[in-house]
Amino acid sequence: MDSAEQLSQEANDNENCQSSSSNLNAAHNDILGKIKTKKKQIFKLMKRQNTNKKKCSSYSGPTHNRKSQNDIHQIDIRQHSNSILNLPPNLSLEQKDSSINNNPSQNNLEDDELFSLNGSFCQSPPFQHIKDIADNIQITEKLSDMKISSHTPPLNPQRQYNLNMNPLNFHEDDDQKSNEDSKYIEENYILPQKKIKTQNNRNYEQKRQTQANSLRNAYKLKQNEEENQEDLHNIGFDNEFSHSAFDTESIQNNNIDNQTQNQEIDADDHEIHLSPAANAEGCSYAQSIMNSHEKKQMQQQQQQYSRREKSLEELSKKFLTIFLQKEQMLISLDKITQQLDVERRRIYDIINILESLKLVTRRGKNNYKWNGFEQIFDTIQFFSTQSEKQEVNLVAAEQNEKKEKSLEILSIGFLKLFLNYKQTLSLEEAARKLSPNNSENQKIKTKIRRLYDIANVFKSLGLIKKVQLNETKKPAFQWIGITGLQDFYNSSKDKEGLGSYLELDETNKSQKINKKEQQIQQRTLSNSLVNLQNQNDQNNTQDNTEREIINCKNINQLFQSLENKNNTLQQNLIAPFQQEKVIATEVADKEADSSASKSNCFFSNSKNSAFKRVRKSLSQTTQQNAQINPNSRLICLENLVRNSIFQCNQLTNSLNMSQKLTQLFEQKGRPNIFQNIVNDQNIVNNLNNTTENQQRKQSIQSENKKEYSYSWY
DNA sequence: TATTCCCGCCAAATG
DNA sequence: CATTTGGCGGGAATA
Repeated sequence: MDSAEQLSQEANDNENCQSSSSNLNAAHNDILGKIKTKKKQIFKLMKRQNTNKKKCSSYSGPTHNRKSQNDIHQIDIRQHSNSILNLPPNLSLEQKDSSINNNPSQNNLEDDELFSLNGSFCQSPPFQHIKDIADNIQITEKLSDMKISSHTPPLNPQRQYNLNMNPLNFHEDDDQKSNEDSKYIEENYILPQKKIKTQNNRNYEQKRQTQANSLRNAYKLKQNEEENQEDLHNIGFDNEFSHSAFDTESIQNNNIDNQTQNQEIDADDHEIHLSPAANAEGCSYAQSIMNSHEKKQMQQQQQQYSRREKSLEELSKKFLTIFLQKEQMLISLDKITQQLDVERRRIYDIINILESLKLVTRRGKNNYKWNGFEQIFDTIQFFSTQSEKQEVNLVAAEQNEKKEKSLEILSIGFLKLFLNYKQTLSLEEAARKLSPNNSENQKIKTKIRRLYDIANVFKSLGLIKKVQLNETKKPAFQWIGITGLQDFYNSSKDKEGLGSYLELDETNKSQKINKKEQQIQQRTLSNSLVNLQNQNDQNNTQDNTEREIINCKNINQLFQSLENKNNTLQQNLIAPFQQEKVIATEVADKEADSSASKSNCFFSNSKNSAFKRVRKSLSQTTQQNAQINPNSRLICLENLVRNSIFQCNQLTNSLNMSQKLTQLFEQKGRPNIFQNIVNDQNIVNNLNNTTENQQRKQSIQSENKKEYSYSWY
């Protein structure tokens, strides 16, 4: 097993363990009992059918789809457990449960046997690890799967079956006859199954969708006719029950009474039996109908297929929202696919493009790494440094040797065009620029398609926007760049991630935090304040700096001074907030107040790394600047300044946080240690404003880029 | 109609 | 080999 995979697996396990709690356990036990009852029923049926454990093939749907289905219902389990299990609402069954539970050894026996009876059960006996709800869902899924694959092999018409045989010994029944059976099954069931399998894979997802839709439509019709006459249980339960493989009578009719007929079990069985996903969707839909009429309308709107909803832009936004706040972490494709409930192929599209921005790196099969959002600034700077055409080809050639990832390369090329060629591009123009001159029309067309994909992801990041070229003429895309990134970052910051995701290296993180705390103790608050004041004074000389920028003949000097400025900025500004962080930790310990813990998280995550990155990119820029042309230098500078502003904004945010903390302290009657900082907020505000001015002037410069670029030498 | 771009087949890569 | 990854173009949704 791949080590990374193992890691993620472990993390996953941890997550699961943590999420279990006592009241979940109650629900868990409840479900467990029901499952056991179901299993008992199934067991009986299977005994009757004389199913041979080895001949029974497991379900043949596409594996990744199936996997994702397995986890989908984690959220809904408590609401839908009844319907997923196809249990009637009256729980007379619980009596049986209790009797089963009172005899554990017998239970185990039954479980084992049951698992060995059906291929899909064999894969992983879920009862092995009773951890939490999630496991239950897997079990129920598998029960449902079995319902789907109730494709039990056909009975051999040549043979007389003893329906009253002792079920526990049925597999030892009669060796010769068993062999006959197996041959029969092999020829009439397994081989045809294989043929069907391929096509079945293809159609499975589609069928699942159709099922879900038709089910919902059915509900809708019913609703229209009968207007609130029914309650949730009737809808949810009756419909499913009619399809249920657990309906003992129907099974007996099908498989036992008609046993002499030559039964054909084909792939269309999939259509008859509802997939678990369809069940759940149907159920939730039914529930919403019952709740209110307003919801009904909303649901109808939702049901209308909308291309927008599924667009790459939306998807990419969702994807990014999950990871935006995180520092480095592992991404498991399976998980993310399931979380976003989307086809795998689409995730690849997004990941490939994000890879070109170096936000994501491939670590191995099924395993990617998120590099942190700040990484994108480095990337943009990096590519704005490279000159236009030759290097595009060079990079393309380099990467061609390793792998052909056209989407990634194309994305890089697109990015470079924006950075080095034009701020506004039509896709066709871009496509032609990015292909060899002897361009066939068909190739260009394809390239444009891909550029649309890329543009969508860029759009979701706020890097570009769509504009009309030359007044209602051809559409085109305009570069927004880091400003857009900021907006995107700020707007989706509030949304938080869609949910927890497996974290990378928790232990390392906390160690780092401890080190930082030690460092903090060396700095005193007053020192920091003094430095902050100094910093403010320095910024009064900003006009000078600006003159420097415009008149500067020696670009190296300029970068050097900028870097120095930023170094001091980092040293002086970060200290007070680190101080603040310690306090926040204390509060979190003592009060366990939500805002306090939030701020704690905030500080530990983004602040330090943000500054680290500013530094890093600064030094990079300085190193590279010997080789770059004046035009690029300007862009670098612009990026640099904007980058700083981005960090400044983050600082302002943290100041707001500190204000909140202050209020908290006052409420609790604690001494307010960093009152001074808050009072001095105007210092930082000034700082912010001046930098903003700088930015404004800077962007004016860049608009007139060409004129200025001549004066650089 | 033109633009946009989702969908998913299937081949190549990977382990 | 099974699975994962990614190229690619048809043709449907949208403006």
